[in-house]
Amino acid sequence: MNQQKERDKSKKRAIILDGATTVFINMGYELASMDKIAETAKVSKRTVYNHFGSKENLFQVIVADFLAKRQELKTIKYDSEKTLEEQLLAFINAEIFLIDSPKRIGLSRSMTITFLSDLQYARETVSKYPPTFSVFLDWLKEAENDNKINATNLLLAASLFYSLIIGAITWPVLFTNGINKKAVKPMIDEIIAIFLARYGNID
Amino acid sequence: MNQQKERDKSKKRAIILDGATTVFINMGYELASMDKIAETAKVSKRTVYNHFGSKENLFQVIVADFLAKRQELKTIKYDSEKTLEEQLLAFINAEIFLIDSPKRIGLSRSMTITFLSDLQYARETVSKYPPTFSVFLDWLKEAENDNKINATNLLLAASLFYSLIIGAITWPVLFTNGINKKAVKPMIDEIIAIFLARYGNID
DNA sequence: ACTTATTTATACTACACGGTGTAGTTTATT
DNA sequence: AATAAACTACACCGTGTAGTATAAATAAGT
Repeated sequence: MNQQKERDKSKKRAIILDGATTVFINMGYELASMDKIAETAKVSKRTVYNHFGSKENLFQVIVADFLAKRQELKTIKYDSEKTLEEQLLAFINAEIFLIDSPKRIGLSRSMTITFLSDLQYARETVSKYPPTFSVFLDWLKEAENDNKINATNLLLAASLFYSLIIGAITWPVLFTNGINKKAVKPMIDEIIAIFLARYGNID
Repeated sequence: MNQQKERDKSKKRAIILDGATTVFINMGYELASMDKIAETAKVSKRTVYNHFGSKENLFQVIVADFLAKRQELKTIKYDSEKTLEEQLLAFINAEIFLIDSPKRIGLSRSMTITFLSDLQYARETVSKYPPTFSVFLDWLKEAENDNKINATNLLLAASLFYSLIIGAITWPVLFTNGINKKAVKPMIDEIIAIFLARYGNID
């Protein structure tokens, strides 16, 4: 066989993904054109299509990468040496990290738009990336075993903790141009205080 | 002058708004076409344009109507005769009402999408319709005067109450096809319990 | 140096859609 | 019945854009 080795396409692929991400962030899915993406990535439009086949697929690859990267961050273990406050803060900070750069906010925003426009796609995609609070739920169980937390329904407690974060931080940030860390600080402290007022074990 | 009286266009206008609302709900702003709207309303496309001028304006009129209707609902007064629980429930129910029909959910969804796509338009529009929790803030003040609530920062308390509602109820509903009242009940009770655990005055 | 996978540049197709112009029809008012 | 406002039907224009075709250029592996 005089078949040549397959050449490495990963570099062009990364360049295209980079440019496409920028365009999707700045214009959203609908208004982003493939011409604009090719131009931004400094690549011919044909190459974009050779790599990704369609606009829809290109976007979905970007979203999948983003969500996959998110998942790597989720390793917070219960530690009886640390206070509940600082551990809860770690969970909140993990969520804040996800919306802490213009790039991540923009991507979250575009993603939210397409999810709202296509609930089926949203469900399929999200189901591949388990909810963040499953890690928190494990943490809660251990904290309860350690007699530091007291809740009749841990799942409910966990989901309300994340409700607080989403409602107070994640959701508002989608509508602004970035997170104001100073302004958010008292909000964070209060979230922790509220949670412990209800679920903290007073011995 | 032999100028005739101006005829009543409100009926056609209502018919168009009705059809347009249906289309916007089902397809979202981008995918909704003016041809489809005209067809759905059983009206000629020209008439749609004669009434509303442009697609953008048509949508904005619908959003403005929706938000205006929302505002009419916001009259809950503090009542020292009632328990805090039932009054807090009233505030939660007021929010639930806003997402309680497929029509209102769909409209909220489309609205959210366009808001996320155009933050400037979002800010301008929302600023015309004051935040729901200003009524709640007033309620809180009176409850505090009545020695039933104890909070160092009422604004923070109010906004976290709404964070709970948004994070636990409003936001999830946007991604589903309706609210499951049975499933939401324990969530509601817990929201009230959390709030009172932190801010309820224990005499 | 030769081969071949990959990329580029550019022109093109197909089509959807927002918006307009117009001639003729319907309908409420006098 | 006369009149004019409101509406319809429909053709039409311009534009934006996803995706394709193709021939020439480039760059990597042997």
